Amino acid sequence: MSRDIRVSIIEDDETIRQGYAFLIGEADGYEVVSHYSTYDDAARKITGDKPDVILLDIEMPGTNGIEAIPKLKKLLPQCFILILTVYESEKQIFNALENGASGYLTKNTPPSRIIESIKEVKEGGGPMSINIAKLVIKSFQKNQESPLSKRETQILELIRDGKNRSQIARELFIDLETVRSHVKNIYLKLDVNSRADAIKTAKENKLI
Amino acid sequence: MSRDIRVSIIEDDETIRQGYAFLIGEADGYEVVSHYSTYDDAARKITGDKPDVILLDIEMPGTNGIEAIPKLKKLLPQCFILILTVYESEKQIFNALENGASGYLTKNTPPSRIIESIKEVKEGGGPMSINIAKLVIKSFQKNQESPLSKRETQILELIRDGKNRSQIARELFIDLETVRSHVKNIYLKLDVNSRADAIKTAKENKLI
DNA sequence: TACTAATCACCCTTATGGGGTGATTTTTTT
DNA sequence: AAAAAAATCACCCCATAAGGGTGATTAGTA
Repeated sequence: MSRDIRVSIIEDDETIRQGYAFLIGEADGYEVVSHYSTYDDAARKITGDKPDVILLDIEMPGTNGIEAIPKLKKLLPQCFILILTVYESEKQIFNALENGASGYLTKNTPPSRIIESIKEVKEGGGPMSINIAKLVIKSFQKNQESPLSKRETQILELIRDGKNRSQIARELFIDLETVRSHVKNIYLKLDVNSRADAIKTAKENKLI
Repeated sequence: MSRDIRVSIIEDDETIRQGYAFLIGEADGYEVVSHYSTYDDAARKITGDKPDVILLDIEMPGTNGIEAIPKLKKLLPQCFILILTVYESEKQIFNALENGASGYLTKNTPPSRIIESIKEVKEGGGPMSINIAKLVIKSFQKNQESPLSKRETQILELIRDGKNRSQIARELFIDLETVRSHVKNIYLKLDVNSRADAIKTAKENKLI
């Protein structure tokens, strides 16, 4: 059987930190190699700890968790980062994932699930709590009752991709003027008068 | 206590379909109200079944599962759709989620987890198997070793949003010429010479 | 039948996008 | 402290793309 999973914890709340450290340290197959109260604290020493997984809090004094992610990834490229936070802010979640977090759990997650998630993340899974998964799924979903027709949606997506009118015309095998016509209708429907505004409005309403 | 969760199954494999029907029907709190072998089969009658959750297979003769999602959503707007498939194709998953699927499980998911997921989805959760979650998370992650500088990445994101040079300049409080300069460097680094190509290349390499 | 979607046409003007070249200042890394 | 990288600004050029206005045809659908 393989060696223990080395876990490091970065969490500013003393009580919570000690709690996690105890909890995870007790579990079979896990070793808490270090715990820090802030990222700035951890920065200097954590490379020496060689953790496999870092439990990271978002709300912290100094460098916050989100900013800390890419820095930690740079210090420990092989290390997985599991976010543990109280908030379920959509923007924060996506930011964390974009920055390189491998999983995202809320603090109300039962201890057993947290332990399990550490193993999941180590083995290449991507653990998240139900509510987070829900947000993520929602972020994928397009608005079902779009005011835009199929063709218009298609053209707006090409505009979003930075394509210009003639590129779009070529790609869809239609005339340049037809593209213009569609774009005008898109602008009318979305009540905008520029590509940027159309993209912005469309994204806000999940039309694309 | 509340009434049973009404489940409908659309799956072309007779054995699997019967298996699921039995499995879920046996479970406490669940009722299988109908099962169909294809979407085209289901289309005419499923509205009458009033399911809360539809278990949907992707690989099917006739209208495939992905195409079926928006149609089902139109027939039963309040109904949740849970995808059950053998493949874990990234594109397929995102397509399904974009089209309105509420969850995504692979067929090797243990029956108990499937039953649990049906309840999760009914209660507004977004169940997915570990591997799917991993793919989804990966899709969010940016390439850590981007050739682009922070500023360049930032500007390329604004370009992706359809902003033009002066809009970008205004937004970042820098000169128009500075924006041009950055854009030129972006083009150099990505070896492209148009906005569209830059966006395309950047997305392919998860730079934005 | 009337409405929407999708297609194409021609008028107009401005500003944008992209190429070339070079320099200065600030920040970061060594 | 020195070197490298990032960020800033400047001025040359020109083709064309973008957006506004107005209108028409065809096909499909409610």
